Amino acid sequence: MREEDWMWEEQLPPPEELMPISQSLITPDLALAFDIPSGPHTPPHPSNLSPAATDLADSAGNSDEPARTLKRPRLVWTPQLHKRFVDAVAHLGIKNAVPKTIMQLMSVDGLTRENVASHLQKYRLYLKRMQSLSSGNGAGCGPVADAATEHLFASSPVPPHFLRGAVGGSGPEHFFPYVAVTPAPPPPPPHHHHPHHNHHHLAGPQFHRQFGGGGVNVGMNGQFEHGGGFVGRPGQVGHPRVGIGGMHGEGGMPGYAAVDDLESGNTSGGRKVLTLFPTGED
DNA sequence: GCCAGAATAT
DNA sequence: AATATTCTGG
Repeated sequence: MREEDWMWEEQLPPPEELMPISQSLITPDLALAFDIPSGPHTPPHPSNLSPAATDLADSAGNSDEPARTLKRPRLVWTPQLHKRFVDAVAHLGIKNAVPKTIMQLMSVDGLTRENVASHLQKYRLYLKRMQSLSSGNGAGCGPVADAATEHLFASSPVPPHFLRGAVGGSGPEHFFPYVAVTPAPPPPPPHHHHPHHNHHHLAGPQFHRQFGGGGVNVGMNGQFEHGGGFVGRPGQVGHPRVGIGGMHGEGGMPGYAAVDDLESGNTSGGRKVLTLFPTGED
């Protein structure tokens, strides 16, 4: 119980309804094992959580501990999440692609600005490297993917126009700032669509814990088509009722049934990490 | 004081 | 290596 072994305590307590779309993405076992099933959306209050979750999270057995100022588990950027991230960035345009906005557009609850910021930082490095790579070469060098060069990032198609340069000069980059920073966004008119972009909806997020040290590990798939994406609502997840209508437990995509115990490089006994994954098509 | 971004730290 | 946290500057 050293580093990250605390659980969500409190974050966004919207007394609104929950839309637990715990699709068949989670193995029943897993779900039951942790309590993800259909409640824990938006972790309401620290003192409100199911005992299961609570004691599961703290091996120390403290429920009345410094409820505030606790650390959240490390976020695991699953390919799905990353895709969402990329989509958001792509649609925002480099200009508006700042952590806060991205976070809002992603609409993944539990995601913090810092999470996104950190990821964004790395993503930018990735882009940068990739640019220099694609620029500098042009002959002789292998096409892409040199193992060590890409891992997660490789799983999502990098948007065509991710320029790194002065964008504000004369070219009003593009797209619409669909960013509404209203704490109380009314009903999100699902019919608003920009005449320029593809559309697919992003579904509601879900939680999942992933254990290290001989634990569970969601299989990462993620490498599919990219179509762009449209993100729904800023602020708070209301009713992510979209997306998931595409591929329910049909033979097409088993989702995350795979429970690989791939523990590479994880020398830290038991670390619990959080994996939020949006259900959506990809 | 908030936020973005780089620099560190774990 | 992947995320997190801290440090700077705006």
